[in-house]
Amino acid sequence: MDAALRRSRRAGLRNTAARRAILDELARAVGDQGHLTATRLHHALLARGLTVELSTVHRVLAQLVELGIAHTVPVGRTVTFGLADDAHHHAVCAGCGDIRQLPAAAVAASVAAARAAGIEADPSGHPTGVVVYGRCRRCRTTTH
Amino acid sequence: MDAALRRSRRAGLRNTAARRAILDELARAVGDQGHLTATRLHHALLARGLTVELSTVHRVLAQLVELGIAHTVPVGRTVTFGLADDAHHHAVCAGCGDIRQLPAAAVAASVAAARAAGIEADPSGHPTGVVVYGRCRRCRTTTH
DNA sequence: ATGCTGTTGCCACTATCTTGCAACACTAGG
DNA sequence: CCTAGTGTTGCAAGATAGTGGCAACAGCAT
Repeated sequence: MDAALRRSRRAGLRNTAARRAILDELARAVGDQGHLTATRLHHALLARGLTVELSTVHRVLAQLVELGIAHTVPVGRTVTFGLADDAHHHAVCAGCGDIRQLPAAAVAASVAAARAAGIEADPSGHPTGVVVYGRCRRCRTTTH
Repeated sequence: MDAALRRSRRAGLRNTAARRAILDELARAVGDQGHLTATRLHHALLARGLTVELSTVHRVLAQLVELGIAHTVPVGRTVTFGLADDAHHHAVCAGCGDIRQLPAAAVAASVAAARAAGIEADPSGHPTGVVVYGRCRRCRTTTH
């Protein structure tokens, strides 16, 4: 997380309280599910007594994604954010939104196929990656 | 498309003008890009002189997805819909939203990895599938 | 200490999707 | 062909998420 701050500094971003708070929150989320929506992250900050505007959260997250420090995973009709610590990809339960990680090696063939189709999924840092949408066991058994 | 109608009928859905119009519009889109947002589909209907409420479009699309007749691909912060005619998957340009198709075989390893992680990506019909997010050539060259 | 410039808060606003409800229209059955 | 039953729709209000302008503020290099 500190590395992320240095990296953003190098890119010309300033070390502000808001940015620190957001990076810290993303780092905490790793323990949980690994990903947060902007709104949820905002709530988490407020719950910790940190006053940051929601619009600021959006702006900072956009910057972090742009730099490749954070990455996004679309879930339903929102977007979740996570630290782009590794070259991992994601499997998402379309029912509950749960996100699991997939090793890069496992998705190599998909990335290659996308490249063949003209979509480059690895220009380091941009909002890219492989997402497998499916259902976790619980969501497969309960409710239809 | 007619098959889709029969299939929806079998599921207990009625053959209404709105449903026909929406299925037809989805079928037309295949020629273009293959996918539409709910709003765009709505506009297209209006342009053709068909009066269908936007809320109806959403409701019908949700039913079609539920039945596996249509499938969804999250793009940015919206969702696009397409006919689930084949077992194909998708590559999306995060820049312009362009969608290309990927053969099922190419993503098999990703699906297997997701399954190993507890996410089943193939319970026939549900909003599932593999999406590779990346950048098309044009979006890679113009503006960073 | 100071100035330049990135950053934030505030707030109004847009876009997208959802929901309740009453009227309507498919379908099957008679 | 008519009718009852239930799925569907239009309408309108509202919820949710994200955006953009602008003035005040705050890093950071000098």
